Amino acid sequence: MNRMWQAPATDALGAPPAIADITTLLHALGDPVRLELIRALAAAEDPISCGGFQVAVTKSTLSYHFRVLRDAGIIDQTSEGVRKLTTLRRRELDAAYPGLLDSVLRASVSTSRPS
Amino acid sequence: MNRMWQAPATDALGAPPAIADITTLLHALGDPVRLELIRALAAAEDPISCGGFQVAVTKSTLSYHFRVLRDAGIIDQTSEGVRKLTTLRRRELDAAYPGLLDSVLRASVSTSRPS
DNA sequence: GCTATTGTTTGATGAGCATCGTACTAGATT
DNA sequence: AATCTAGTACGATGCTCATCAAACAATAGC
Repeated sequence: MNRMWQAPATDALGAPPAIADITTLLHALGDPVRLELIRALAAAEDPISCGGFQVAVTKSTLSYHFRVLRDAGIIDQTSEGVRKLTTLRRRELDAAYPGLLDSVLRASVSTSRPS
Repeated sequence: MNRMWQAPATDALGAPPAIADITTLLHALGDPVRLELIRALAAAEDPISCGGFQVAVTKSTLSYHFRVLRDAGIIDQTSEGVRKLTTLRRRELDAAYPGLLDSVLRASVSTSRPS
């Protein structure tokens, strides 16, 4: 797909993570597992630890998806002891792409496929 | 990625093409070439024929991208003589996912990567 | 009937992606 | 120190994707 340029959103020491370009962002959003994660994050107002997600993939795959979301600038993760708390970067996302997250979340309310 | 279910948006005889689920839609939007096509379509108020796009891919690749967009329900194509006119399905898209297309188009205004 | 012109289809190909299991690392607990 | 817990890193694997060139189909003009 020629993923082209990508911002190193997660820097060494929690430096200012940038929101990725729109193509990278849409690609990150265009996966059912990741959309599910984002939906869960949006629903919960408190940060969630990786184990707190009910997703049908192994933890290594989950870790992979978190990295994709982190690199796209969609989520933020902070170590809190042994676990890692994940938050949706709503404010930054809304600032970079106004209305995008909202419309995606609104759409995702009924993602289940028709029989 | 487990593309799961997908609506046969383009039916045999121009039957009611459905807008795909949000995951398929975001995946279709998450490609630089396709985003460029959509931007061009949104900018022009008249339908565009395939040859009218300035994109750095061969016509077979272009045809492929159009098929992806068609299957996602994003565009509509009608044969007009030897050429095929393409239109953005703004109305249907807005109805299915309010605000999504607008926010994506607004974001795409400055897609060029920083040096 | 030939011949542009316009777009689709069909392999083929290389790159990227989602997935897994296993091994690893770093905090906590005992 | 030994161990449990939570998550990451590393191959490996099979699949999907974006791309192209070449062949095909349909329409228009000569």
